[in-house]
Amino acid sequence: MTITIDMLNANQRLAVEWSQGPLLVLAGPGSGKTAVLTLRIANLITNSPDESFRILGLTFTVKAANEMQNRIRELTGDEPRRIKLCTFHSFCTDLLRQHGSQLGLKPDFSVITDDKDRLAILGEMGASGEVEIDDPEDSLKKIDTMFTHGITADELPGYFDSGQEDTCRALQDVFRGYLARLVKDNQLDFGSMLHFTRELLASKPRIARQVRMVYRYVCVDEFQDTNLAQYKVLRLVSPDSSSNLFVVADDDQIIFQWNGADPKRLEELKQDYTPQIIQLPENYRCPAEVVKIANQLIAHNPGRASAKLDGVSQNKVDGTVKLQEFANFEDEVAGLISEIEPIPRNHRETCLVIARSNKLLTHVQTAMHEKGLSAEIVSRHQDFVSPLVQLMYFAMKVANAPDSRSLLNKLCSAATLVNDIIVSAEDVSAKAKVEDQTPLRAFFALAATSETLQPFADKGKELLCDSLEYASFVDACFQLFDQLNVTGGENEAYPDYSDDKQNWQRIAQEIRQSHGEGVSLHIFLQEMDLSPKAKPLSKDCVRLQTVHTAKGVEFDNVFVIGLAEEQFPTYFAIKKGELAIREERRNCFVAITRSSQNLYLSYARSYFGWDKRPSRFLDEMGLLDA
DNA sequence: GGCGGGACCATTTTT
DNA sequence: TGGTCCCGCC
Repeated sequence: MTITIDMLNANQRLAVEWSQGPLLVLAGPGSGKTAVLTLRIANLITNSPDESFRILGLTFTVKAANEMQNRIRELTGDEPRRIKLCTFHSFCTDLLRQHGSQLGLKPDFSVITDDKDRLAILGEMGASGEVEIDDPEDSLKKIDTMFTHGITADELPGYFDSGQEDTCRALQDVFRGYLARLVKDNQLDFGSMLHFTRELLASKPRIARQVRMVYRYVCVDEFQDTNLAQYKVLRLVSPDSSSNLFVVADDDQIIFQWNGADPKRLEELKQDYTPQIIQLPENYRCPAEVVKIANQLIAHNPGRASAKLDGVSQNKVDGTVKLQEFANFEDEVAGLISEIEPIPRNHRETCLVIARSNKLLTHVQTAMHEKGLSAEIVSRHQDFVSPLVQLMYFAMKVANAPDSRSLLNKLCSAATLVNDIIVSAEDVSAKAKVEDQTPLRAFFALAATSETLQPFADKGKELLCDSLEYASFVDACFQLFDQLNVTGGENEAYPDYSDDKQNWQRIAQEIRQSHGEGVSLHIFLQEMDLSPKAKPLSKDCVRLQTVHTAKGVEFDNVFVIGLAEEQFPTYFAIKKGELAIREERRNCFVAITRSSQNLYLSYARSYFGWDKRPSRFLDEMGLLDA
């Protein structure tokens, strides 16, 4: 159903029709914030047919950006030319591909997504002696802290006490050296994208001015998730209280604090922009019973956005809230299963089991499978898992980043999985060196000696090395792979191949839609890398998710398990103290507000042999008597 | 055989 | 914060 402007309540309409200056929309769970955001963007476009400015909509996940993109397409027809809806990171890559040459970047840099590759860089830096690194993992951690807080090497001394000058200088050297390496190798990681974008906009006022002129309206979804680095970039795009900055946030849903999100950010926003504030307290998702306990729970968090109203339920469905206690975790899982079993198979997709940790979910899944129930742990990001698709993908990646040792390793392991003979990265490198050719060419030459891989290797040499026609290479690969996947029997030779192929073709289609048919290889790979590769789940499959991955979703039947002290809130949070407990409380708030009808809560007196008390949150929700 | 003490385990994950 | 087990020592 498409939501139109006449279906909105007064506050929502006020937000949608907001035109000038900064606005903060405080939107609770199920308050229709995405509808408000998309309608406002559509509204701005339709009301300014003669203008040429563009609207920038920033999100944190690719999924959120895609969803909004689709909704806006429904509202405005296919007119996305004046709208740029993307993640913070994608905004940064685009900007850096366009203007990064000013900082010495090439427009065709590739994107590192694997921490192992980043560790390898630090390891090489240490080994070559250019800087002193004795613990690459520790260095990486420190670099990431600097990245998430948007700290530059020059700013670093401000974070060290006097007497620590040497430690500080050492970290400065590592940080500068690491960035220089990325530039030299023509590849960026997520943190450096934000770093360089900030540097670009701060040091090149002409470019900053141009960006501000093009994007006269900026909208940010889930603002509470911004870390300091992202906020610093945002401040350069929308500099002051005269900017048309439209921000949607819920400070009760800050659950990525370990990733740089912070309740302070909302305070900073208020100080820096003095925005008007509109509250959307109406909750159209959860039944009254759920809203009631959610309010009682979150009321225990002090210092929430001032005068934030209590959520008011607008969902007239009769929901149920049920709490169960068990002697131990095994019983708790059995109880959960007996709750789900009576639900007809083709309705099981309405069931979402939420736990604080993956550990509990793994046990639930095993128990459900033993009982013949279909259940899947849903994680947001997945990589291609079938060796065939990996083989094709990594070959393309090596074509794009010929000197990457780790990509070559991955390509060779994929080849080994498909092949009957072992293709080793050492052999490939040695051959490349001796014959003075690229590693990819050497790889294809070696792979061609295998009967299975020979057609693949020939196509690769022709379409990735002799010429660069990666689209034809993909077509040729799928033709070959389809044959390799047939065993003669019922089963596929490569069980995950079909899912991977489906994901690939769907994403490739999306990329062509937003970037055009002739999209270059590095952009294609970047988008392919960052797109979520969700496994399609059947109607009889119960979804199992951690609180963090469940953020933003909505299910009729929600089961929150493991509501015991030291599980939820976690042992770590209890040890860390009050601030961490507040984040756990928000976690719990997010978990229970996923329910649009029934909410089932449970805890056990004992987990893995350890006695536990019921979670304090149950008490705070008013569900425990005395 | 009885004891004291230490080890065990311990979260979330996008881009 | 927990219960339990195992080791070493007396």
